[in-house]
Amino acid sequence: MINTTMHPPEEQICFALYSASRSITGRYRSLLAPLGVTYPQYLVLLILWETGGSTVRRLGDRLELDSGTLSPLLKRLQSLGLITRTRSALDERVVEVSLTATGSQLRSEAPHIAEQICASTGFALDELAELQSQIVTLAARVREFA
Amino acid sequence: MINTTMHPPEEQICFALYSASRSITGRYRSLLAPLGVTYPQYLVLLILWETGGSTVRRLGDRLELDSGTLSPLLKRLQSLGLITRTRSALDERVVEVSLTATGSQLRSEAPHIAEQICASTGFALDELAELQSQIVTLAARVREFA
DNA sequence: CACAATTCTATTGTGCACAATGTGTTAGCT
DNA sequence: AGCTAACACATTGTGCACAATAGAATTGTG
Repeated sequence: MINTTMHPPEEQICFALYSASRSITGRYRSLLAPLGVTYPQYLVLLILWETGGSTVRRLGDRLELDSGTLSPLLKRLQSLGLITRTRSALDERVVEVSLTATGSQLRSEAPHIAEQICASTGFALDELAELQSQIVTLAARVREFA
Repeated sequence: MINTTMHPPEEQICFALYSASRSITGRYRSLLAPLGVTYPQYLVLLILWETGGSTVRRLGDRLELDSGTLSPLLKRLQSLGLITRTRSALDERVVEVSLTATGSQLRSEAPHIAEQICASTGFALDELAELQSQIVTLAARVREFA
């Protein structure tokens, strides 16, 4: 008898991660709708709020996204009036990304979004930290085979 | 002083899930490339290999995907010659999805893919099971606010 | 200094995801 | 039967993701 033990998707941790990620993105969709931005756009804004400015390269390093994803995303943030994109004078290859006044102000309208989601999980903060640590470790090991 | 405690993406469990999901999908991309299917397509095949056949509705229920995602995906599986799609005779609304001979045979060429990924995480099987359980619980609670 | 290799971004093409809408079908109610 | 609501699926439009490619700028090397 051939081994045909193939677990259904619902029993696999890969599907759990895939599904959980989409569930969380959906929750962000609701919470971010008043601000008019998507979750990936919000991630970019988080970095800009922290650093004041960045480059496409550094954004891609931190979010693990390539220019094929970031270029159009940043154009949309620009057309929303939230950021500016300018070629660096020192190195004409790099594009500097900065917040506009509107983009900076948006920070105060977007507080506690992550906190709301964490609260709705019903997990304690230390449980979430432990869970996150394991997920990060898992992802790092999976990525080693790239 | 205004509270401006806004954690960077890398410290948030939401980003960890988002990032881990993409890392795993990337690993599947490599492993599934020889079969010519994507990870979401592979999830559909897993269900069909288990059940022998299904409908768009039931596939969507199990994978939490809507017809806007599944319809074109199933068309691609059909054009690959892996499935057939036929209107049910009893209820003309539903579309029955079945494996072709080629689609069935693909099962034997796709073994141990999940096992390979689980192995590369370095976690023991019981650790993965515990982690999966927590992720599923977390996602379910987040989804309650939809 | 030439010039090859590398770096950084943008573009193209494919395939998800999902909201919103449309179409045909069935079921429920009177 | 007639009519309304609910259902199943498809389509349209927007926005990620990512591979592959291209193009311009910089760096490293002889």
